[in-house]
Amino acid sequence: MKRKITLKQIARELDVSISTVSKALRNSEEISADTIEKVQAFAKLYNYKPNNIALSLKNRRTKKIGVIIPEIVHHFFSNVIKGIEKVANKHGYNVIVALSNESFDKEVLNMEMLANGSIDGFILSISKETLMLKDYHHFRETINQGMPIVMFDRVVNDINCDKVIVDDFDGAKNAVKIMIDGGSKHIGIITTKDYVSVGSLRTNGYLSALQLSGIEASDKLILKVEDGLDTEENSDKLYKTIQSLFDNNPQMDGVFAVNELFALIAMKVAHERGINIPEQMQVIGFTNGVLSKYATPSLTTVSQHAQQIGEQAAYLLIERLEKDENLEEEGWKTVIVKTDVVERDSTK
Amino acid sequence: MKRKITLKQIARELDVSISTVSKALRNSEEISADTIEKVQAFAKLYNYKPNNIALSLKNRRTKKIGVIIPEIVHHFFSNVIKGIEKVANKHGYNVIVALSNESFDKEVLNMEMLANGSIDGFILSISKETLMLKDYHHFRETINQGMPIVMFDRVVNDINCDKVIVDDFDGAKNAVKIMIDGGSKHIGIITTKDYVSVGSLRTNGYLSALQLSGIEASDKLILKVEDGLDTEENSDKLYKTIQSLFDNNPQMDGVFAVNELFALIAMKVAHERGINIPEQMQVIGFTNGVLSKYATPSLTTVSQHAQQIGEQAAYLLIERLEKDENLEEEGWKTVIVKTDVVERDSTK
DNA sequence: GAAACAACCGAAAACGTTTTCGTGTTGAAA
DNA sequence: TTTCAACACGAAAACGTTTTCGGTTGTTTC
Repeated sequence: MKRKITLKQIARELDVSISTVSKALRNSEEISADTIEKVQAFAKLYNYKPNNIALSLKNRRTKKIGVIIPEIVHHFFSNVIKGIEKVANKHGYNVIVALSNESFDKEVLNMEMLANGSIDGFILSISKETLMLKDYHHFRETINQGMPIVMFDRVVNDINCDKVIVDDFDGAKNAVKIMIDGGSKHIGIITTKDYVSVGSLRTNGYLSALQLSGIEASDKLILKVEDGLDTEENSDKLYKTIQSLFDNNPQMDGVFAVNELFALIAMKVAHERGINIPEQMQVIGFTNGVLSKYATPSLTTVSQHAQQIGEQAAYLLIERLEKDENLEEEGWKTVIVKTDVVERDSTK
Repeated sequence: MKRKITLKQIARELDVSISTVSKALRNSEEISADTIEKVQAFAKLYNYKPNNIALSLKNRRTKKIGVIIPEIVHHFFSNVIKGIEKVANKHGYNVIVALSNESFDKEVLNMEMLANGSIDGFILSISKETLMLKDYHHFRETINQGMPIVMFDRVVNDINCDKVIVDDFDGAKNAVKIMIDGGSKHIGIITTKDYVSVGSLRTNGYLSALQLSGIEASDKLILKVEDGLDTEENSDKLYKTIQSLFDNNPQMDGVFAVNELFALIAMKVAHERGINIPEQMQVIGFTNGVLSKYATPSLTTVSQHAQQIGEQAAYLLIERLEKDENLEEEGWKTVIVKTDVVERDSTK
């Protein structure tokens, strides 16, 4: 197997020193036009590219941003990454993605793999398992060693770092209000267990909207889906769980789901039972993705402006990376990105 | 900002040499039990972790696999990555993902960023734009410099590397045959432009199935969707294009779509027009993901066993990476992963 | 009492860069 | 002929590791 060509090899071939080659390639004033031309021609011929590893070691910076997300398939995350890349590339940074698959161990492992030199800073959304275990030592250690972290979407308060979140509470509240305005009296919610920060925030928004309209909340109408049920393997269980929500609440005339998948399944169950959407039941989901748009009927959703979230996160991180190290540290910022409700055919 | 602790700092603090620290941490026989204990305690206290960049530079290998995919949101790619990670982790490799967003430039850029030292080898699926431009110089260069590539799904024949593909032709043929058996006479296909290898293979499978059943193909029933229409921004155009397929073929009683999104939209259009699925029109998609499962009605699909594809690709790559460099090169392998049709409610 | 031998540790090279500083060779000015 | 810039280039250090090869002790052996 051939190896990549190095400065040393070029130097030997052309009978000059390594320093000369390096300088010639960077068009240094110190080097004669002749030599520059000779070196550059040779380098081009052999397609020389500087070894990034060596550069990183020397510069003690990689110009790379590590992104860790729990799941790759959600449209939300995909758009966040798009936003991150946009800003990162503009500032000369590259983006590397790693997956936690909602697993604590993989989150720790992937962070360790990237933290030891591969990147300059993290942008991440915490895995469900980590949130459940409440074990945040890996975040603390990373930050302690001087590597900045920006958290988005799923965050925890007791870690000191920059954060980008959406107004989950208000978003949910507004969505539920729309259903109430549309005439729904018995609105169910399909959410996650409370340790998922955004899940509980959205649940609270839902409760607040009910209270504001003088509707009494009922535990029967609140479904907190267990973890792990939203994977492909367990999709049947998830299905059955949602079916039982319908079974327990025959009078239900509205469903607020904290993600697209839950909303879609709810619509499917409704369809099976001959419940007409939106006439007999309104449905709203969180996270505006392709699924919502192309569902039948198309789904009204709370749009999170995922790309904006990514952009904000990247800004925060790069700002911190480029800041003069000697400068006094500023406080940690939390940016809130507003949500919008996108009304489609699943609401009146 | 604090920096990570290094061997040198430990050595200075404990008043021993760098070599001693290094050896002590690896439990070398050469070092006394006392010193080992002292060094390891100190290292643990300060949470020493070796700098991967330095290690990579020294070992000239990173134990990392770079994966480049065109789009992050497809369930297919997500599962391929899962398969890659499974095998990679088993062999002590980590996985880094980068996105081309179907763009030639980003593909080249991301490959260059990773190729110069960050990883040991690539697993990738070619972007549509690259396929259209037929410019493969970046693959050739990468391979020439001794970095192996494994391509999956979207591959090109004239690049010498290992490949993992599915039996697109047969998969499509079987799917269409099922519709024919179900009584469909006028089957439309929603596919991509021909330069997307898998698109044209599936189109040919479709044509072959028709021919086998003595059904004459009609250009009017073949919709080759333009590039870029499957992004979020252009989704309206895509919608209209598919509507026009229905307009042009009022007698159409079956649709074969080369991906989930196309199939979903087709079902939505059918629903709008009061066409009953599967009674009046059968629909089959390619790529078995959550979308298909939770669509209304649930979608019959050709399942690609994405995870298996990922596993195979990782095996091929690691095999080549770990091979003795002096050994004579073996030929390039192409692994074909069989598809299955998963029958659901959109077919009879 | 010298030779042999463990036991323990350090110096230095190497991986591929960039950059600072130094050095030798010009040609021209004095 | 001497002096001195200007010019063109090279040596070496540094980034953080691992590993090879010696080197210095102290102890055993005859």
